[in-house]
Amino acid sequence: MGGKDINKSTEEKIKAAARTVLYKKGFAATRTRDIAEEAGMNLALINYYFRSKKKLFEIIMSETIAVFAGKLMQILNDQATSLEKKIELIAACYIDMFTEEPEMPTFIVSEIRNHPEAMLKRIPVKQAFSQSYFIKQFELAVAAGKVTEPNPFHFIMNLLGLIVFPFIGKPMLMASAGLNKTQFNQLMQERKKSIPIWIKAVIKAT
Amino acid sequence: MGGKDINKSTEEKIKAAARTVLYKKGFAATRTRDIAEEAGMNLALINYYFRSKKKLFEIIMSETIAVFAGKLMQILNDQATSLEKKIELIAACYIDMFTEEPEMPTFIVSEIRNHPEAMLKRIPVKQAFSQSYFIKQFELAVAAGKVTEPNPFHFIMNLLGLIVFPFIGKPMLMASAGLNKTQFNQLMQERKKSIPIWIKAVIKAT
DNA sequence: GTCTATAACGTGATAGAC
DNA sequence: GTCTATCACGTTATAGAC
Repeated sequence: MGGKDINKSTEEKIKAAARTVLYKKGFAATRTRDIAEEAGMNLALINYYFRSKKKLFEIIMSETIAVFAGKLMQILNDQATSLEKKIELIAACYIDMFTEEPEMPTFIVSEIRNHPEAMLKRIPVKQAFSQSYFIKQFELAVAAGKVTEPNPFHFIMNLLGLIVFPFIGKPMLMASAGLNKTQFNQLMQERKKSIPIWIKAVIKAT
Repeated sequence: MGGKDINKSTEEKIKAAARTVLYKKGFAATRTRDIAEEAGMNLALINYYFRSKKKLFEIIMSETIAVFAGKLMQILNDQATSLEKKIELIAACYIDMFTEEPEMPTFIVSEIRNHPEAMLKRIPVKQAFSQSYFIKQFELAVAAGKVTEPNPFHFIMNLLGLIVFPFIGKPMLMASAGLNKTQFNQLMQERKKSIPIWIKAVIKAT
């Protein structure tokens, strides 16, 4: 099983390298050679372990969406947390995730554009969202008059927009404000606290 | 000059086709053959008029950024409009722009990721923003105690996030809410009015 | 499992006729 | 200016030695 362990290890090395390169350059712009070089391995091993560039990409893509959407659904469906707490948890969770993997959001939106089937088939997004515990809580809050914007779709767009957009627009924003990486990350940390406050203002302002 | 007119026309046809295909697929994934087919013209004409795929791309990219950033700067620098009016104008302008060109925002963020030099060189974003009339107005509002979030950078991130993110996340959002194109556009139109209201709530909530 | 060498293919670009 | 035919190159993928 020493052999097995080494196999597993090289396979994981290739996947990790693929993730790094694909996140940064996207499917069409990355060459299998880039992945092999990043992994410090021979080009032929990629086809040996993953059959093709496309198969490897689909694995990375699937796992990425699973992490991204899974974490969101997990928080939205937690019956032990309030609506307010859910907002805080989502902001903190995604700001940490994207601070560690800054290329992930742009990778997701770019590749979903180029391969819409790849995600629509994989996850029953619609049911997962409309049947979530969050929706029940939100409707209750609307009925109780605590929320003046009654559309949960606007709510989730606004929340995700406030969280995700700075990471997607990072190059533009950093350039226009003259920020370095540390300053940018500092600002994102501040947003963990301010986004929940803003969202509460937003859902009462309509 | 009949000849000249025809030339101009084919050149413009190629540019229009290139814009369509590039917006949808990005630089790396589009083939010059795709552009030729979209334009209903011969492959060789692309090189005849634009020398190379890259040159053609750079023209499209430049014009796109010029339109996108130019419109924003124009509104931010207008000395005749109040801060509140500027928010309304920006929301209305970009929601209309992206409703007509839905692939534009994702094109911009994807290609800036892949060619960061291409934009950073082209426009002095930093000075344009920090020296804009908007910044003066914003600082005045802060000094007058009208705005409790004193960081204009957060302000612009939030505004752009609320406007742009729904268009970037469109495939995900449409799938998770089960919307068709008309319903989506309807929601975006609603946001022309609600975003300014939300932003006012946001800048007073911190 | 890992390497080298190479096949098979797609794509950007051009030469040259019209 | 526009077309057809083709070159030149880079890239994915595989065959076969080790």
